[in-house]
Amino acid sequence: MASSRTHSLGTCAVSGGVNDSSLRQFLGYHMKRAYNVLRSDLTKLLEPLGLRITTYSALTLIVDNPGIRQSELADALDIERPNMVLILDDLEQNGWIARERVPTDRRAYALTATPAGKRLCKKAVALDQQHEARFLSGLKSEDVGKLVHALNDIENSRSA
Amino acid sequence: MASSRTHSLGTCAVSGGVNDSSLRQFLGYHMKRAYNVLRSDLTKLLEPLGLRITTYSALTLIVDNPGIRQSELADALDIERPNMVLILDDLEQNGWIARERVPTDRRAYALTATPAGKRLCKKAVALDQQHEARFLSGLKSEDVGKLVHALNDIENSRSA
DNA sequence: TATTGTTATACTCTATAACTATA
DNA sequence: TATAGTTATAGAGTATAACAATA
Repeated sequence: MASSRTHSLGTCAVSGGVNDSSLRQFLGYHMKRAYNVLRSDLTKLLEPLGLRITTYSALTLIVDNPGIRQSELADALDIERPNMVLILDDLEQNGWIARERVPTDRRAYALTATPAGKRLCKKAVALDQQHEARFLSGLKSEDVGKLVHALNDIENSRSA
Repeated sequence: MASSRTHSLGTCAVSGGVNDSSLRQFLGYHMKRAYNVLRSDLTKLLEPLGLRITTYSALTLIVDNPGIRQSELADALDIERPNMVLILDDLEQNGWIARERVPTDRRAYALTATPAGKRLCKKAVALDQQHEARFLSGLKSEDVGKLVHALNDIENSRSA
């Protein structure tokens, strides 16, 4: 909330004087606002490391899945293949990952993190965990679990 | 999840074979994915009405707060003023809202919804509520409340 | 001086069509 | 013919600086 005139209205804090009685029912509204807060904060956190949220997510998954292919990575991160290319170009040009031809399928690239990429990933993950702990400090640990579970439910409703 | 090879891994469903053990701890990762699902779905839902998510949110808030000023609206929706201008241009050019000079402060505009704008808003809200109910059908109503509460906590951690 | 709305601009993320080289 | 990666491009959201009119 950009305004300093913020107060609590039921479970929802709104800017002073604004009647958001209808918006309060909408999950999408709360999701967007909460994600915006996390996003802008994480963006600033990663910036000094030379990472964006997209390159950070990709790097983390490559570190944990050495040899993963671009299309698998795009699938796992829910990013279109054409957009994946530029993200990986960024990581490769910084020397954090390598693209290697798969001998058994010369169309594909196997992705691996370089030692520098692994070090950077470790550093970024540590920062991210501190960052998230701050946002979740107001919640009981039981409720954090429920939150993640609920988010997964929503995510997996797509195909339904 | 774009892949059809989706299975459950603990509380988290991932694409076949991908090890996301580190990502699973990150709230931001789940928030992004869940919000992306809601966003892309809601975008398609509103498109036939001539609304985008941003114009829809603004219209809803104007209907509920007749006479609200642009800067107040931008504040409430957490949108920068320059971006608010184009959103309101869209709504105004479609005849759904009106900008009227405030007599007591001739710098400001008071925003009101036209009858057509009110009718459209009602229609869009009904669609949105159906849409969200689908995503939340897997959750106990008690957990929906906790989800919204947790999202608000996160949103309001920004200034902390 | 400060604020409201505005213009211009730029960057990121997202999405689609079409190409190439391999299978 | 289908798939992996790529190129080009376009749309939408977001962010900052600077301006005119008004307070």
